[in-house]
Amino acid sequence: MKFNIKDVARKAGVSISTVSRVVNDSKVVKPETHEKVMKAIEELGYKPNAIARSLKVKNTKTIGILIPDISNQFYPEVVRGIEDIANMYQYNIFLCNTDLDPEKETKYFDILAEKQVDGIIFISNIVSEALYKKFKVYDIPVVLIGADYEDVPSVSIDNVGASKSIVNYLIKKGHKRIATIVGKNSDPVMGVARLEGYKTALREANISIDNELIIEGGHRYKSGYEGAKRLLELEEPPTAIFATNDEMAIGTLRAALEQGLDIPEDLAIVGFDNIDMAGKVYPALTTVAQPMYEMGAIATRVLTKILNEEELETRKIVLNYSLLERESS
Amino acid sequence: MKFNIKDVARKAGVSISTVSRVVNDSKVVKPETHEKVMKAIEELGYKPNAIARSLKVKNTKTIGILIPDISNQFYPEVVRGIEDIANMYQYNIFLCNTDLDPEKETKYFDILAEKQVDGIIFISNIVSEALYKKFKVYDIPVVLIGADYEDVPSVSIDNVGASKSIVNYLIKKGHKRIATIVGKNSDPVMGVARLEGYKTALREANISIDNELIIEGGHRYKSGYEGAKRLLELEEPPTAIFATNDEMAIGTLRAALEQGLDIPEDLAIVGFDNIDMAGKVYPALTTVAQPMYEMGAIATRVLTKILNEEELETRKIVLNYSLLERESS
DNA sequence: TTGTAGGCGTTATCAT
DNA sequence: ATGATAACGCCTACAA
Repeated sequence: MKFNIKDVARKAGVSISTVSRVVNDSKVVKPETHEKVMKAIEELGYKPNAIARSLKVKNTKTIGILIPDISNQFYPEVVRGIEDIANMYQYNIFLCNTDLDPEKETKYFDILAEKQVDGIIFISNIVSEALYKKFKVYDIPVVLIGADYEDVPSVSIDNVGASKSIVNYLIKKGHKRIATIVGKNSDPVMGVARLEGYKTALREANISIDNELIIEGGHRYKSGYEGAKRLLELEEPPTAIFATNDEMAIGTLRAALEQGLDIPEDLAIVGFDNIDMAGKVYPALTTVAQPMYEMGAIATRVLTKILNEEELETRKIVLNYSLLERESS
Repeated sequence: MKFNIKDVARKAGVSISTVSRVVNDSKVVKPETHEKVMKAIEELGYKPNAIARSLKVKNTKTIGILIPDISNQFYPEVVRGIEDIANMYQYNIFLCNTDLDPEKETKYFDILAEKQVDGIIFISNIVSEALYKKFKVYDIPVVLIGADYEDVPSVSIDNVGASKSIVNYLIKKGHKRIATIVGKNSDPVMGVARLEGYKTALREANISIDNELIIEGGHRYKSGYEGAKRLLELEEPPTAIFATNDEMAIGTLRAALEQGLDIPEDLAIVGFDNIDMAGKVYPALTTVAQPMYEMGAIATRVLTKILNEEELETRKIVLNYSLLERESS
């Protein structure tokens, strides 16, 4: 027994337009009629059909979010930020895991477009030419998190600066032999920007760059663990390791601890991101924090502004990172 | 430039019914016409409007998921399981964070109903009477994860048995003074079932239950940390602590490590859930694993069966837990 | 203040 | 094999 606006109208003895008016509380309706209608709505347990409404008003009050993988520790926090703000503005969110796979990205994008989402939040390191074209063709508003591309609004942090700053911190602590475990070089963030920050910091401190100390990991715990083991086997091992994300840093931590090293006396370890786990391991991880919740929240706010056709002060928002000195360094 | 079926029809010189037929690839359409239409679709970049379609066919190919908090380590994995299977059956998911707040739960439920989701997956410890009534009134298919209520299909594990089994394991290891940090007693899972398992195991082993060794925590890291500190200050501290979830166990780990205890020699620590982090801390946590991904995947499979009106073998699915012996015990 | 009627983009029934 | 046409449930001029 699902009732529609017609049933309510009949029951209340008014026309469907009147019912529609009270549902969308237009102020023109007479109090008594309002009451009559409300009573009918109550009694029938009527709920408006948002699909039908959407077809008419041409918006769905839903936004799609494309995320690499919700089970990766970094993302839940940003999704939470997105959902909180979306909810505040009466939007619901479609969650899609892309695994950073371009095919999945386009596939999901098409589906979201067909489902008429009002906007999309896209989280990735890279936006492909093909996808960018789709943004344009369907002209559905998109905001990027963590990446930056052409004229697409985005929110991110200064990865070069952040990684430079944490390496600087290590240098100030007196370290000279500083290793890093970076992402694949196809990854513009963990493989390029953060590596560049590392190199710049070293260069500016007149420390020569030793390629032996630069390990290409990936982004998971295991890469960190294995990378660290290799580093620790060097004739002249590093006194500090900068893993370009926390998960790898935690893998590094284990490698060091297994060898009985004292952290941070024998080896300093620092990460990047400040995932939830970073502060909970022992010793707690020094890291440069990305404001993950805020990134989600702000990106969503930007999107709602676009949807409301409000003015945007900036299309490119760069958030501040912050250095969290804890126990591992 | 958004085109609709009419535009395609005009461009291809056929009727809209024909276009509809090729879009939904009905086999009755002549190859040449098919081609003509496809060409028009290509050229216009036409995408069918799923909203309009839904209005007509009365299903939306979307399912809603009500989850306490995606940023809590336990849930991302189950959400991933849900999304993978949902995607496989061509559904998209609406993600809603309820914070276990009954008001939010009902509010989201109403919204999802208005948006005409085909089904809902509800993750919680408790289902309130009020919400249950809504399930019935709107008669929209719901499947529960982690809880069990009346005739609602559900997937969960045997919490009593699981916690009993891990405490048994501790007993077999020779522990006699075993403490536990449980959830609030309003929490049927972490506050009741898992506590009951603990007590039963002790009772069956003829170990008297010492209330001093039962601490009401909560479910977060901090509760575990603080609970453990209290326990460790006892005149006669425990030799083993069973935290009823991993996050608290990791808090316990820190408390012990800070005091310079050797794990597991001086103190054994075990958790519950097997969240991602459990295997990555050092020492790695012994825990009883809930198959989180599977719980999500199976619940979704059950839901799709209901939606396809396939027969359900069981409405109540109880998954197996497994004991993961690692380094902390 | 209220009602009538057309239309949103599809699908599906019934002719042709 | 194809085309007209009436829904689906709602909103919104426009009319009364």
